[in-house]
Amino acid sequence: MDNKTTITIYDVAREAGVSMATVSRVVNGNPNVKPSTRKKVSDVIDRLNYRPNAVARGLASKKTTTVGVIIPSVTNLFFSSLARGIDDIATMYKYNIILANSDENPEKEIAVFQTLLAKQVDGIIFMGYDVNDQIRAEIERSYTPVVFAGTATGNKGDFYSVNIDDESAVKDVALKLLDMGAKPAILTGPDHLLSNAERIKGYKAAYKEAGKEVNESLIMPTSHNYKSAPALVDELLAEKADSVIVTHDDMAAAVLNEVIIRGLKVPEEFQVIASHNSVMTELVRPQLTSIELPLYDIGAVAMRLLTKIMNSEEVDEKKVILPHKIKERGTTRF
Amino acid sequence: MDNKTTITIYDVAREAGVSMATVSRVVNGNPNVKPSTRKKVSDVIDRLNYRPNAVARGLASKKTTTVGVIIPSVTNLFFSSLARGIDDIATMYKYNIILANSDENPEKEIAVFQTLLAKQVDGIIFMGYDVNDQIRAEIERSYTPVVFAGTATGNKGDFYSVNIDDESAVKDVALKLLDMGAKPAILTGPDHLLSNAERIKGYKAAYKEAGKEVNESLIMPTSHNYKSAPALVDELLAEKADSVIVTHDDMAAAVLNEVIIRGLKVPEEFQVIASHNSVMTELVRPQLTSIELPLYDIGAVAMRLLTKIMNSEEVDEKKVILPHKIKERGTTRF
DNA sequence: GTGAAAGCGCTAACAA
DNA sequence: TTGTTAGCGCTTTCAC
Repeated sequence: MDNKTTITIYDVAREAGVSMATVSRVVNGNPNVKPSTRKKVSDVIDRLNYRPNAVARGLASKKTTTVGVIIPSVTNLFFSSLARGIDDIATMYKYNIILANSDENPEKEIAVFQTLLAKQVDGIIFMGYDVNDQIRAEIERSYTPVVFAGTATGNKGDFYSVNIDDESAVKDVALKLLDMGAKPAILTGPDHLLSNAERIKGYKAAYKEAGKEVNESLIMPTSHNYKSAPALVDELLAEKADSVIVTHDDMAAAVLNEVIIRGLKVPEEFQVIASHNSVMTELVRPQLTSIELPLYDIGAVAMRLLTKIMNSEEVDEKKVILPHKIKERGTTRF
Repeated sequence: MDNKTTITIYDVAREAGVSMATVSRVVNGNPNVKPSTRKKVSDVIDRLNYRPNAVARGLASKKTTTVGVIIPSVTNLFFSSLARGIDDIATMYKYNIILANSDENPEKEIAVFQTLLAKQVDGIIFMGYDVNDQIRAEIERSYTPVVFAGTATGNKGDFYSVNIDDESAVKDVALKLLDMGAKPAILTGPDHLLSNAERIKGYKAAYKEAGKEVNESLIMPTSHNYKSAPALVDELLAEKADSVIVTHDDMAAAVLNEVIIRGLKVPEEFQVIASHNSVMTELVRPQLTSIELPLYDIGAVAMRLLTKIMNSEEVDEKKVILPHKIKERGTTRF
């Protein structure tokens, strides 16, 4: 029974001697079907190798059981880890994922957002480094639920979001360094992006709590291209920093290598802290001490939250903050 | 004009005083529309903020402009790099991507394949380490075009595929090692998977070409968990290997570290070659010599190929092989 | 427990 | 150049 012509619910109905409505019921597990007819229909479905057309179903029911996922880039391990959590939970709840790369480009972000809406996704998970006014406006005018995952939303609007507290994560490690008398610098991405701004806030808060003056030139917002590590380390050393918190693991590894090349002993003379506890931190020598984030969980919880919203279930809190830890390894003297 | 009620092509038609057909024409860029009416309709579209429903369009036209992508795991940098190439080209041709993780699990592979068909994707790109008989059967009975990307297909069926020649890539580096009198081992993933089997074939071919006997215990198919590196290096050394080709970069880095811990000088006393030239190879010390693969391109070319098939365009070759290179760094004496 | 029938929002002949 | 009219394959009342 393997015809080129697509076989429809109507074919099954005819073959089974019932109406399409009945076929629809058994396909959708509706209990109001006599066991015997259910069996009869099921048999025909198997025999004809019938597969419901999800597009037609989507048009009729106004639900596509697919959610859109906007990601800066799939090749970014931070976000792809979230994506993994998202997809696992999505699969669990029978949703599929339309994945769209945004390249951290505001225009692309809103373009893919619109495409996703056109495809009638039931919900959207947004990942990025920031939420600009344009995208915020798009989200607010649409009626499709959106949850932010691993994305700093600041106080820009009343969004659903799942994230860790970047500010206090940085504050925690900075304080550890400060408490042992060190003079930590911070290396982040561009500070016009919310997520980096929050980390810098945490950095400053730590200095304040330690009762020390912040040296602004120890705050180094930059691109995350690790090729620039040599120059950055020069700056770091010129400013007499003896430790650094790096918000990107590849960069942290590159910085570590540069520091060692310059003859400094790590962690005795210089300490380095990475931020995502990626494999890189374990494979580099000495192994990098790092902030440890529940990346997979952020994605998983975000997707779970989205399913609740899509089903109009009760949601306790719109913003959920997951806990972070510190993984101590060989680049600090904790 | 921001109503909760979805606005349809019919609303636009009414407001603009034309038929739905005309609206459809301007939306789809059909040239057979008088410029003045086109403008009139466009204005209404803007005013009403009308967005065509892709699901309805898909049902009516039998084209969804979305392609399915089956990937072992998004967090695997090898495959996510391909995915990036796929998505970029897909976007260029106005396709969206439904991304599905398969976990290298045969059951999941066929399950997601079926789901993708149910969603009426216009084509599918399959990535994996192997193509088993089940999935092959599924593909052959379906009429949806499938292209394999970065996946060894062997001689199992007449599929479309884009890949590099794993066999000769390994052969090339093995030969380089052999030619300088070294005794290389090979560390791959499980050899029941085609991709690993091909690499082992290349390894053996190199020995043969060098006129040397292969020592089977130098062929080490194993899991790719780098935690097992210590034990593996013990074996390597027990077998008197003085160099190793590792088909997974994290593992290569772990092996490198282990070798160094044991007091061996790299590359003087022991050489290591990685396989994907990932960032890891550059951030580890000494930097890893590696096979260099055009990952992004594999994905991009595969997607381009798929667009051709979907448009019934002429395709010159069903299997395209992209060239690989060798990136020499500090872990070899080339 | 089951069927009839009206859409869902759009495309694609076919007419005009 | 524009409009009319069938569907696309399914869900979903509403009857029976």
